[in-house]
Amino acid sequence: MTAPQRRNPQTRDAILAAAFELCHERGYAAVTIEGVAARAGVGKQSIYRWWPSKGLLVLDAFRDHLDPRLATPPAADLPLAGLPELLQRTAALLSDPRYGRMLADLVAAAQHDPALAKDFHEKVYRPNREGTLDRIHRAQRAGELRDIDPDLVADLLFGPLWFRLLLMQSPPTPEYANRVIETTLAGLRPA
Amino acid sequence: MTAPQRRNPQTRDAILAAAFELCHERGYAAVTIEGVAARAGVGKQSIYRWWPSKGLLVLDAFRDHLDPRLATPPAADLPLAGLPELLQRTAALLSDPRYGRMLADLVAAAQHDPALAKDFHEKVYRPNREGTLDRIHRAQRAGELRDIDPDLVADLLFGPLWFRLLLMQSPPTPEYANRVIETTLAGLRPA
Amino acid sequence: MTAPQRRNPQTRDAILAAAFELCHERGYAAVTIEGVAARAGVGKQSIYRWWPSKGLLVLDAFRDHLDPRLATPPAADLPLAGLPELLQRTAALLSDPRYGRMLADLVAAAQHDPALAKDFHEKVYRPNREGTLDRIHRAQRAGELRDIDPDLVADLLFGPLWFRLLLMQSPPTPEYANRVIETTLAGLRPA
Amino acid sequence: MTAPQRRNPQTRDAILAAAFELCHERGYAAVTIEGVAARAGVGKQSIYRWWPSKGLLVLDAFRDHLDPRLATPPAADLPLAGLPELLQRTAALLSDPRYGRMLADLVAAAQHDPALAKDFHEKVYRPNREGTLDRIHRAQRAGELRDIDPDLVADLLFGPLWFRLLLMQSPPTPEYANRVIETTLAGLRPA
DNA sequence: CTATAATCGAGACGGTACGTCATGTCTTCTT
DNA sequence: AAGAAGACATGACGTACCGTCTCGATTATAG
Repeated sequence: MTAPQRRNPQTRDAILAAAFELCHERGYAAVTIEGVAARAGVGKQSIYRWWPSKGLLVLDAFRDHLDPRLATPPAADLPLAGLPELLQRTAALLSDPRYGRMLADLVAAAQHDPALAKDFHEKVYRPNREGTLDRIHRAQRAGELRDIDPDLVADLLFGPLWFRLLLMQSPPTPEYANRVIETTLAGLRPA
Repeated sequence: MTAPQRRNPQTRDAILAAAFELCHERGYAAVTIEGVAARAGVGKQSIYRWWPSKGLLVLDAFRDHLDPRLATPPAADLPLAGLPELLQRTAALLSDPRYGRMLADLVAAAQHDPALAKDFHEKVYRPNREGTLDRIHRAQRAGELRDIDPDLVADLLFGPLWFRLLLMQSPPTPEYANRVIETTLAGLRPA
Repeated sequence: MTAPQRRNPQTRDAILAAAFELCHERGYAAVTIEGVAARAGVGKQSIYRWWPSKGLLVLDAFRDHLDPRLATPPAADLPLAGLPELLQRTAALLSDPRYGRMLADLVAAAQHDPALAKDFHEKVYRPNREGTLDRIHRAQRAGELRDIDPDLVADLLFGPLWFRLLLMQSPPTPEYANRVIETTLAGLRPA
Repeated sequence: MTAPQRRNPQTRDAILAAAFELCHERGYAAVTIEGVAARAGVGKQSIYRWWPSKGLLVLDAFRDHLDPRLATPPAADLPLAGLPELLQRTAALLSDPRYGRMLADLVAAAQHDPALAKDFHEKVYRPNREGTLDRIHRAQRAGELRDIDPDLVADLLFGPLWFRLLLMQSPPTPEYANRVIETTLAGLRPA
């Protein structure tokens, strides 16, 4: 038993870059394994060897280009454990022309691709969700939030942002994120 | 000189039924014009003659089977102009195994199909949205809601429901809808 | 039940012509369904719709271009029922640069393609064989040949021609065919 | 300056055995360098290092398993210098289920592989041919055969055998070989 | 008794072609 | 006309092998 040739990182990078660029220039629907292979100067097999589907490839390409932005900023000792900042950053990402459409398309593709859905959850959704829940906990312990199921709180805050991205023509701005959090904090009932 | 034959309603119905059933049994991604034609016992041309794309066909099939459920119930003189009931009905629809997935798939497909997006907006989204805004107005005039941009209010209420349908594994239940409206009304700030 | 669109003869001809030309210019091994489709300006499916394999396609292309030459000339009342002429024509065909190689390649491909073997037999081999056996019969009845199993006689006459085509570098010339028939008639035993 | 490691005979044998067996079980067309490597438990490179093509590999595998049978038996002082025996042995080989098909496939492959054709000629065809010509010479000198071009004589005797192997469904039996030689000796002309 | 260099297994890689599927357009014939 | 049937050019799918390449591990002399 001897060691085989290892995965070539240049190939990997060329593929991810090509996927990302194509997704950008022509949109997710126009991304094609053949197109990615051609643009990356790579055989199709080299894609299928490492990624089982277009969806997971684009997801990886997305994450490869985004890592720093996805990192949740420190909870610090900001008011509300930094929840307002987090919400604004999310809105900025969703409305960023480079990433918003791609995220929307990935979420869309995940609707009929369980493997993609699973990966999206584990690699993108869950990490962010956990950071969010942690912040909510801190804010609750600090007495800044009512003692409600943090999962519900997270939904109330982030649901409207995704709603605008996916169902309306206009993705959410940071300003919109502010109005969401302020209104949610205060409630809808008249004083 | 004879009159041209008009559109055959049986053909139309067979196509819509086939599309709906296929979408159900195998999922939106597996719906195919050829498959619909075969199942409906119809020539492909008879589909292309009347629908420009798979997305719009499925949307029509969906609406054909759903019309009564989509009709917004009367605002009546329920508390909050019936907003809680509306939210529950929506949650019930989104979590209905027959319609939830299909709606999610349609919204997903609309992400990269402008024509479908347009139609979905005009035929599904806007009518419901207008009913919602109307209710919010009434509730505000009745002094049951603060005087905030009704669009924002609508987002805050419905965003979480779609968020659960599209981004989480579990679609929203009517019970969940209740918690959303109650919490939103009261706000997150501790008493 | 209505009538579908019929097979388009122009498509058929373009495919056969492309196959024949490619087989010529680059040899049978280099003939490719994709190549034929490209050269014929045709979709691959249009080839697969009508031919199950490359071998049968090339065989058809061959026959399409050859029909007149394959037609056995009349037995007439030539000596030996025209067997010498038939043998010469065969040799001429096998050594014709346009058809010899192609025939050799088809026979070769038939070695591991039962469907091709079957078709080759029915469409090429058998018709010629039957003509040959008929001539042998006539010659026997005319007292010009001994009364031996005509199948064996046919093998003795044609075997050497194919032997030269398939196993030696040099295909048989009509002159060679003459020597074969003369020697076979006279036998190898010294006088 | 040190001596390189020599070729490993176990590897060589494993490859030839795998090639031979695969060619048997699935037929020449299904033999694949990758398949041979897998079956032999060998890297592909170890095949490409020593054989330039599938054809030459299979030819080697064939010869490796056959050598004794291919050796022409001694001309002895049998009648006709043992030509009848040689013809029967050849027929037996061509109709042997283990070797006939393989030989046919090799001859077939040689039609569009000059390197294979060359090797087949030098290693298989020519040695046998020379033995045959030698026998014919002896028989002629012994006055048992007419004084005709020995090459033609060889063609007349062996052509029919290969004809049956390559163009008809049934390979030649030793009994058939007998009829060939007897009839050829006597000639086709009536007495 | 090392040092070195070819052999070997494994398998990644850029390619080419495979045979299949669905697209949207077209043509044909039937009602 | 509208409709069922399906041929057609197109283009992507995912797979199979090709022949080349790189990667350690493994010998087997030549120094």
